[in-house]
Amino acid sequence: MKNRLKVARAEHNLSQADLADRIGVSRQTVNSIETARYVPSTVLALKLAQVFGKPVDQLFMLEETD
Amino acid sequence: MKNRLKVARAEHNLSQADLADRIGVSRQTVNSIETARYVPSTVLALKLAQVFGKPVDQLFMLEETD
DNA sequence: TCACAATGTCAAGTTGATTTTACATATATT
DNA sequence: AATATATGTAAAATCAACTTGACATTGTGA
Repeated sequence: MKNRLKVARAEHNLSQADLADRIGVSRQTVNSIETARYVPSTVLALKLAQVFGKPVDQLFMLEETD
Repeated sequence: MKNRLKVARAEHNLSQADLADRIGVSRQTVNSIETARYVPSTVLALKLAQVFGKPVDQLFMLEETD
């Protein structure tokens, strides 16, 4: 699964730590999701979508390997 | 988190087992997600959205408790 | 009534998401 | 040079997702 978190974060001028605070997880979790080490839960995906004002599908996209 | 899987499944006339096959998980997993015992991964949410031709946000919705 | 499909749920086990703590590095600011 | 901010990553622990297998219930058709 790909994601556009880094770009969305840049658009909103948020650090990984800022974003982590906003969605109630650790900074490392945000970093791990962003670098695609972890697949987040749907609750986290929805919270991220809420923060960025974009639908989940515009933040996370399936790949062939999924 | 709430979900509209049961309705979407009815609209597409799919059993829980059918749906499970389509997204590559066990029948019990579909049942557990539908009855909100488990929060699915974002990959599963995207696959469900794909099967039903609806965005993730129309299948899963945050609640105050999330 | 007898099968059968669909659903709900439980228990035990494995894997993976998330946390905390910690360290390293790069960049910018003073 | 020193301090601070942002990022990347690693190890160990915890908890939740997901699996398999199994059993019970409900509704439906033969």
